[in-house]
Amino acid sequence: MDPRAETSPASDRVPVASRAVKAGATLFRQSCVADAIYFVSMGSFKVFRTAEDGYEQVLCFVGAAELLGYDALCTHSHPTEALALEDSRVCVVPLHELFALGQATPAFDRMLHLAVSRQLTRHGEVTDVMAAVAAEVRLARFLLNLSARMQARGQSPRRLLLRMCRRDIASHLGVAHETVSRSFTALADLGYLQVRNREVEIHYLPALIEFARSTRGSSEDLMNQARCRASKADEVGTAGAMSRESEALVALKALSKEAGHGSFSGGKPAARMRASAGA
Amino acid sequence: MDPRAETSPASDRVPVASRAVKAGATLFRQSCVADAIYFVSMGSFKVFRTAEDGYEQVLCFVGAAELLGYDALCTHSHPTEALALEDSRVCVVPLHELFALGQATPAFDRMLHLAVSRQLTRHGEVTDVMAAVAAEVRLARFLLNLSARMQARGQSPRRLLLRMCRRDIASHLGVAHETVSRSFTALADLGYLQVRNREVEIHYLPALIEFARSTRGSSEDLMNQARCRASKADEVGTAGAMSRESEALVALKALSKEAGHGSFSGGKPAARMRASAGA
DNA sequence: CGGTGACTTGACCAGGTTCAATACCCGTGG
DNA sequence: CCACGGGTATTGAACCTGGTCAAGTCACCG
Repeated sequence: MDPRAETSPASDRVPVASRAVKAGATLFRQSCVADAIYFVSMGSFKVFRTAEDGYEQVLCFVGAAELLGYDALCTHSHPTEALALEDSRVCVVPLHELFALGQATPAFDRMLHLAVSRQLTRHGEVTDVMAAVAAEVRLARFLLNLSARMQARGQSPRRLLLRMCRRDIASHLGVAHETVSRSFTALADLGYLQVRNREVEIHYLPALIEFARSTRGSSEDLMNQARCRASKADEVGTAGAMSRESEALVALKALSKEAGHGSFSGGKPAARMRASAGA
Repeated sequence: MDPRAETSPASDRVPVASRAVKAGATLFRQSCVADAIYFVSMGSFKVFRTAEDGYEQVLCFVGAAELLGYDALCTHSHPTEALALEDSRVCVVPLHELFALGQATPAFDRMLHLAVSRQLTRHGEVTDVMAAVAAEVRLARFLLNLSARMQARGQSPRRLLLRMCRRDIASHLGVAHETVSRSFTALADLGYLQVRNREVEIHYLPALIEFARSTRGSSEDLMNQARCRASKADEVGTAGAMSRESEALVALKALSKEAGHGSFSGGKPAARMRASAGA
């Protein structure tokens, strides 16, 4: 199921090259001929597109165990650009070997399909994030996405180290970067998390999840409800940080279970939109 | 390259069932176990997700020659729901046969990968659409997407019959459905197109493309520039509708060429975002 | 004919973009 | 060591687009 678990065996069996990419380096450029697809084995990338006027739209961030450059398969030219946000490492699968590899190694083919499927699922989540109404909700969903991916990777879902700058986040969320700053402080003021530059510590995860669930509603109502939850959390919190933490873990586990598997695909609040009136 | 061109041969060679889906019928439901993936051979679907509060987020619209339900592969449960917007027909590939089929029929495997890749590319375009600043630009990009897909399918890129209601478009674009209405009339007032209920006729395609290119800029400036282009178009237009039309075709052809292939992936304005300042 | 749903249009308010100024972090070089 | 500069982040203020609410039209249908 988990591609990461399989990449190593696969790369043992077949001659795939591993390649290091330094922070800030470009893995492949927009509209260049594609000669390979990549599995991220370490680090993280931002995938974006640059318009003629120079503005760049960040499509997604990809981390370890994820696929990169697959969308170039159909055109043999990369519709996007991938840039390493930190020192990273990727497995390179040359295109001219791809199909042969799939035929020769069924396990590889299967793994590839699963990885792509997961990537497709992730894109649905990205849409969810961008579909949220309020800017704070978008940011909250984005952070929860990261958090869940961290957890799926066996790391702490509460301490996040953002590899990307505010501007990139802003582009990804579809808001101005000033708004990202404001939303960060808003979420911090609510007591959900603490921000120190690119370090984010989520304090009370269930409340953040509940907050991210919000669909529309003037952010005034939103913030009021949020404040209520926050004060409730405080009561518990003063009682003991320990109980608060365990509560978060329980909620998170429930969420994961709800999602159907260990990862987080679809487990996230499941998007919302302003346009479509319910029922 | 074109999956559609291959589905017939593939479905000849392998025992895939064809299934009719009536307008309004659901192909598969959210969070139900997935037992197959589908190729749309006729008609169109909307793919969406329903939140607990009943609001539905439209992720994308898929038409003939496209893939459906592939994202369920990794979880074996559909993260989304697909509903036929018109009487449609799909090829059904049962999951338990999928990998065997790919191994037995390399052409099928190859076709599948290409189709998925194209789907992934399309998701990038969707992001582009939602990333646009002004509502009218979003709508313009959406229409251009449709137009290009129509053309790739050999139909007229200037006459569109929208299969979905305003509300669905709104959800997909991330705006209120009232705004969709307003944007339609705005684009019509600019002389770019004509709207009669769900019939849309694009009058001057190059101008619409230029309009969709717009990144930020208060919609006031936008509309002014647009008006200039519109009046210029009128001059040409009064000179002769014929020359105007040919101009549109030339521009479109140039666009397709720029995109690298007959379809439209990445050929579209290539998104834009408010957040990231250029350079 | 009343009812329902899709679509359009108008008016108002608020959230977010924009512009501008400041603070911060960090590597470079005086 | 501190000054300097560039990139990054935060904060403030003002304008404006688009969301929301509300009314009204049109088409279809029981």
